Amino acid sequence: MRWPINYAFSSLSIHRLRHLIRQCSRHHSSPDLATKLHALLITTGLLAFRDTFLGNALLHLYAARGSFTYAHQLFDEIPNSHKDAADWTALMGCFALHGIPQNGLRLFVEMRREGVRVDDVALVCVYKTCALLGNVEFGKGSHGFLEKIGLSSSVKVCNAVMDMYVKCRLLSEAKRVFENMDERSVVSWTVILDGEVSLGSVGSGRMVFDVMPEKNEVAWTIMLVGYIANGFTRDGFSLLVEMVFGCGLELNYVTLSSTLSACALSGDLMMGRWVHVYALKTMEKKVDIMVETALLDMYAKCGRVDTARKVFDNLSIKNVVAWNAMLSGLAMHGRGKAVLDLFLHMVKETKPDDLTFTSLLSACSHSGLVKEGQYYFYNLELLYGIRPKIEHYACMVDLLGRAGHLAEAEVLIRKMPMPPNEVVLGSLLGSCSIHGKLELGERVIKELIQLDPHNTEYHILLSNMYALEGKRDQANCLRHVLKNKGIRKAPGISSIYVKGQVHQFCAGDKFHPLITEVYAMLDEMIRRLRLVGYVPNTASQVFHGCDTTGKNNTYDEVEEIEQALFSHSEKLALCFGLLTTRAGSPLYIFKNLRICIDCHSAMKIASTVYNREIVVRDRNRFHCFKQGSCSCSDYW
DNA sequence: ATAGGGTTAG
Repeated sequence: MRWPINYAFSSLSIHRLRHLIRQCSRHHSSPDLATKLHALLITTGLLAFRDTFLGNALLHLYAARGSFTYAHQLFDEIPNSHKDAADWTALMGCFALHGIPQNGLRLFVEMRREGVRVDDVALVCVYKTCALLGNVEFGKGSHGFLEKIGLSSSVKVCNAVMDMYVKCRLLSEAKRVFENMDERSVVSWTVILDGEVSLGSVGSGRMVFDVMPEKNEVAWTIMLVGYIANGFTRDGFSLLVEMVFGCGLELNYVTLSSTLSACALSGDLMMGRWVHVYALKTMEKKVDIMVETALLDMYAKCGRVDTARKVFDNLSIKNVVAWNAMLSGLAMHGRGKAVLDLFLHMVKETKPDDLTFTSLLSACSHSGLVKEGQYYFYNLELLYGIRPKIEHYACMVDLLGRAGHLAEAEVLIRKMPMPPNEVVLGSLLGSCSIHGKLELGERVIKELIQLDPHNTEYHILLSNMYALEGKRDQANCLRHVLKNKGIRKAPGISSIYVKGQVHQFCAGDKFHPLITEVYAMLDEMIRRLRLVGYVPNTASQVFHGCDTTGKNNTYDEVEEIEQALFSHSEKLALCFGLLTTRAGSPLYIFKNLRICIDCHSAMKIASTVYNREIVVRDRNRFHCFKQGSCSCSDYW
């Protein structure tokens, strides 16, 4: 749109200008243009003519394309008598778009106070805002209000209400609204599909998918992402084939990037690669920046950090999101030095944001770069104008704690301008466990239980600390507390991709079709590992039976603990990989929890004994085992 | 007199 500015300058009629502004709102013109037009209106004095609705038009332009600060300013400049529902809604939507929905809700309250007539579009916007905030209170109390203003049967309003319930994880409430609707659109069905897939199960989602009277690419994407994110590769792939080759649907950038995120989540490299090829074929060198970044992220989270780097190096434009994705990928892989190095390149081209520093600090933490981490943390505000958020404090507590500076970590927590959350305290507890600081650990867990009473991990950490100190009574006691509360440890599950098929194992698995062979391999592996010095780490484990008589684990108990250690899901996945893949090829294993100490040392030795590169992604990061050592340098 | 604001995949 190069012509409008000149056109406007040559013909300053209000009519033309208003038309011009509307054109700008509609077309995806640059935010810059809004600024130029605004300046033009001020310098010509035209903005003073309130009756012409120029201000309103400009408000809509800024709300749609520009910054919310200016939109807000313009909104305030227009007298309330000249504002109608559309103006209020525009600003509310603008707040939602810019991640400050709480302002939107405040605006709605003000709008009601001003006595502006609320219509369906305004309500859709309010429910969207509630969905973003996870605030269901407003919606719950609004049914009477909807009836009163005659909007209780508006399909669009009902869709927004259902979406709010789904986003607030109240599927049954959403379904209740759905049942009561006289008329349902494709969006109504899609919202329920989304709810069923993300809150119910993929299977029940599929039932909705199959009975939908009409489905568009949104529904297909929801179903596809549901399959991939939950590890149902085969079902996901056949759906994709049906979508592309059966229905002839083209995958747009949203479908591509959300599919890639799902691949990253479940570690589905095969599907990720398919999407990469598809994107290259259909987009002819002009792959969308969002898709490219999602590709980068997918490769990094599937353990291919070097491929991720190649994608990154080939990016035509590198925005802050792309830089952050690359930094966090390297950080996850424990490449602390590479992160610091890349950051220095980044600041020459792009202004870093808060996420950049979360990656940077976590990289320092994972690599034990205490000095460097402290330098960036203490200069965040001074050099980069970023006020430290709780995430940054959490990284620093982790960094200091892991390095053994527990007192310093605790001082930092007490000095934080916000109360510590479970991430901060959890990482302090983790450090207590590494460094055997039992007294501090006991204090920290008391605070943690207040914050998150149902978390099992903290109890287990402390219980293992007691066990290490030989305090078996306390350790058992803690486990009994958990048992009595009916809290169970989340089961450890490891998966491994072999020949395009995902294989899942749980601890002590009995269900895998090749489980007999896997256990035979496990016996053989343990024997070979012992020969080169592997000693099962039984000290940190507590016998799970109810015996509280002896001070130390008896011989039989030790044996039982050993067996439990050996059948950890990651060891089973490893043995399956060793059995079914070519000698010397690398193995990629994904675990839903953190890898345990014993498995970590077993993997190191196995990487030498079997001459394999073993990459394990746990809940926090990657461990790349090669020739007897791990990329994390045992610092995790 | 008048357009403008909005719901489902990220």
